[in-house]
Amino acid sequence: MSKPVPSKGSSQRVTLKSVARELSVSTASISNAFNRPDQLSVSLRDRILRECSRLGYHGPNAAARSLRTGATGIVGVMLAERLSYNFRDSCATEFLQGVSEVLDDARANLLLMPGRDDFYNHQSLESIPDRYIVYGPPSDLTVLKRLMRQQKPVVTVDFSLENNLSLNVDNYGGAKKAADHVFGQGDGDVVVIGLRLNGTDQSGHMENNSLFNPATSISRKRLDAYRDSALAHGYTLADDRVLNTRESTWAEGVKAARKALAMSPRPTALLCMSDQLALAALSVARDLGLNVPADLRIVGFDDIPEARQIHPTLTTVYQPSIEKGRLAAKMVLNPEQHESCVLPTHLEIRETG
Amino acid sequence: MSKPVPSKGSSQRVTLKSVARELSVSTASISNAFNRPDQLSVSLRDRILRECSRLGYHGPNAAARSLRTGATGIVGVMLAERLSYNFRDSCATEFLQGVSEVLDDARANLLLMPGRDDFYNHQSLESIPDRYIVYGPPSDLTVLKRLMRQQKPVVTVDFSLENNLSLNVDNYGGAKKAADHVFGQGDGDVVVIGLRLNGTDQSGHMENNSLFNPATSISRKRLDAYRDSALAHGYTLADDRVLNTRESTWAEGVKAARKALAMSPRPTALLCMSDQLALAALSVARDLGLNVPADLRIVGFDDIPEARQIHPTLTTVYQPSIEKGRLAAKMVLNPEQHESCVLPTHLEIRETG
DNA sequence: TTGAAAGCGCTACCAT
DNA sequence: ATGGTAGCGCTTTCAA
Repeated sequence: MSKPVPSKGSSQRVTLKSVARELSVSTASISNAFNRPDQLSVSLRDRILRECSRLGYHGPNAAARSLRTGATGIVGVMLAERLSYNFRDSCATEFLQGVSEVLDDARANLLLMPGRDDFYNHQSLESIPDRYIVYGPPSDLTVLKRLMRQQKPVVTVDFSLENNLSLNVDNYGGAKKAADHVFGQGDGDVVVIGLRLNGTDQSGHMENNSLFNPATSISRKRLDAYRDSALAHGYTLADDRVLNTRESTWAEGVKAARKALAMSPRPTALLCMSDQLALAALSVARDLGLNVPADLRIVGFDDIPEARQIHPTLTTVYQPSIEKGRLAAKMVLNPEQHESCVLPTHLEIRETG
Repeated sequence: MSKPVPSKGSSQRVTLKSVARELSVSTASISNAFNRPDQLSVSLRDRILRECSRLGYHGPNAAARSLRTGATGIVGVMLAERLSYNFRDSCATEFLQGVSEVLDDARANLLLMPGRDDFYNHQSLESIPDRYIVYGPPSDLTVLKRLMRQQKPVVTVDFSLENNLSLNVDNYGGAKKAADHVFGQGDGDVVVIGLRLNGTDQSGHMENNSLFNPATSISRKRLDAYRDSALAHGYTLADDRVLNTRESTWAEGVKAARKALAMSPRPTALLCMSDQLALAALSVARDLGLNVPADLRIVGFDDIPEARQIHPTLTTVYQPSIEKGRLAAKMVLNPEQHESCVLPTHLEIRETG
């Protein structure tokens, strides 16, 4: 498909070889002109570059070069799920914004890859990028394995892998502060609206990698913090007061919030694992005629821009999404100069709680 | 860099050739097992696929395959400018969301490419994708030329190119309705906050392509509509009442709005070429103690989500950004079944005007 | 139904 | 300083 139709006459495909012939120099010199300036005289190089530009040769074909050297200048961002989700979720979008700022400066390009094996119909696309940012545990662990086999620099974000650079935020600490804030006001009737508490599809699990399991997922850490806080304040968080959602979306949030607010006794506070979920809950509460925060307090997580734009403004845990993206990109471009790290989070107390 | 370190013993790179040797079949059979099921017996194919999976061979190396066939399953989205801008602009993000929804379904991948020549240090990255969506006129026309030379399916969005599929929205119509709404209420003191009215960098302009010029840019069409509307209502839009911005960002919007509101006579209405600019203007007006819409009416363009979330809600022209993305992707995946088209826009009258 | 072999465009080694 | 050339991993004719 789209096989370059050998077009009429002159307009043949212009390759390194064809310009070499045209200029009567060796292919090696053309290659060197682009890649190793020190290997030829300034004058020859100048002439080659000028002529190439005139002939419409803008540098070595990326696929061929990649085949030979393994380098393309492309950074792959492996996403946890499908592509489209990441353009709907503010947190992901901010992360990608941070990544792309740094890639822009580095003149690198960005290949977005879904984290699901069945999205690659028998193609080893993973060979294209030079380096990888893995944003959240891929829903399909097979693709992670394929990726690791490439022996290319990898930075994992929001989860960790043995022997790999990782970048996390302080999920436990942030969630703890949020829960302390709620429980500390003598409020024990709390329901948690959790996110992907089931963990990922474990079908293709990483052998020998105990680090990669639900117990270390960001949601699990947040839940642990909620639980610890409850205990510390003399409450308990019963299992039936912890709701789960599959995705941080409006629809999932609405469903969970309805369920939560139909419970009896009706909770007087909602600890939500994302702002998106909290925003949906806020809307449900409003529909139910509940006064927030008087009747119901709502606390989110992430601090997406909407959190401070909505009324009442959302109390939430701030995490530095853009900075996380920037740092992930810097780390993967320069692995030797970085170490795994955990970024701080903090509580933003606003109107909903 | 990151040259696969020949690792200790067993864990050699697994290629088509190596599995062929391992299974004692020809490389052709392996290739056929993945690409042309009809070329071998079901039993052999099954065995090959099973063994490949066991050996960790997940399909042909994308770079090598691309070199041979020209196909990678990657769709390139060439952006007007750098990458990061597109994660900051709601309009762009929604567009990309639409694109990625369709690419997800088609199991295609997404390579994001900046529209600036100097972002490709001598690399012909354009050879990687199979097809292209060009989102807005690239700020560097050289990259467009390189792209066209690939002879691959191309869909241009928000601008047109001779002999190419294009997708536009009705900029003139939408802007006309917005201006009619403003001028129709007897309001002649209007200032326009324009966007990239200078057109793109014309340094590497497309020869013989009169279509590609500022006169057909979306901003120009909107401005024409504003002007025509003014005239139709017995007003004129003087040149000094048309301000320009380089980017649709908060900062640019603030700068322009300050300038606009410092004019005398102070305008009583602002026609903004994007919601982002309008939102910034709204903020400036508020800082100046102006009552919107009593003292100053503000009308935007795009209808991004924030337009209806802010207070007062923003009167603006709706354009179907997500749908535009979806359609662009469908068009490029299936060029024969589509024709260039123009999507409708309409005025959303809200509180600011 | 299967296999042998040419060559996609390029780089890097080795000669000169 | 420049050129010749093998081979990266794969697909695809052609022959068996």
